[in-house]
Amino acid sequence: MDQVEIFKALSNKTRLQILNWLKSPAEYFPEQPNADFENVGVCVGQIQNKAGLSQSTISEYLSILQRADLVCATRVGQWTYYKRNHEGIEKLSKIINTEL
Amino acid sequence: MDQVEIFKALSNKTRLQILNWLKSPAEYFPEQPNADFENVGVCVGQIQNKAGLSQSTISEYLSILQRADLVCATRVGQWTYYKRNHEGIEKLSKIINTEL
DNA sequence: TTGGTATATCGGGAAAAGTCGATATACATT
DNA sequence: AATGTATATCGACTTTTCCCGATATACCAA
Repeated sequence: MDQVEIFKALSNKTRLQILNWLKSPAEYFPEQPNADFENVGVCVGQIQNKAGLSQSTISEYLSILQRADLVCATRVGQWTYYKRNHEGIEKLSKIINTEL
Repeated sequence: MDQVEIFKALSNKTRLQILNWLKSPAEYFPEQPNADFENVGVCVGQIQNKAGLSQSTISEYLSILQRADLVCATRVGQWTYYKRNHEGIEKLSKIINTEL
């Protein structure tokens, strides 16, 4: 993953918020039936409700974050759950400390 | 400084390169008369030569980096020297590790 | 003061990102 | 099979970013 693409992914207020919300799903989202926040993450619809942007926009934002390895997705039935990608975030931290 | 603006400043290959070149000026730039790399940094013209983009573009890029507190400028005579802003970069590192 | 050099700012055209509504796809239920 | 729900993708429009050349500003030297 190109460093530029990672920083572009982070260059948007809503995407930064999403990343932050996903740090403490239970704090920011109402409970989800049949899906554990810690396990799979939060589904697109919940994130969309919270962000207040259109469904298509949020879906695209999540895939931008995913391409940057900042979140990862799990499909379960008709839902896609997103959670933080700790490896990718850790890698970014290393980039900042060594390559920047 | 808004986090988004910091990440925007980093969302460009040339700007990332500049930041990297400024880590080891002696390695990337020819010697400068009357100005110590460590002290004041590297002047705009040298950065422009190395980057191969227009003077106006580089001048703007440097001010974008400056607004994000990633570099700082010192004017000496007709030259403006830019160097890394260690405080700002350190602050970014903290943001990544705590707020992201 | 005139001219020369270094940098900054301005105005603009092309490319990319932000964002939407509409549509497609995938899955579940009846 | 038909309908309903969740998400992804598409097409379009607006705003922002990229990058340039031209011009302005600041400083220096003769």
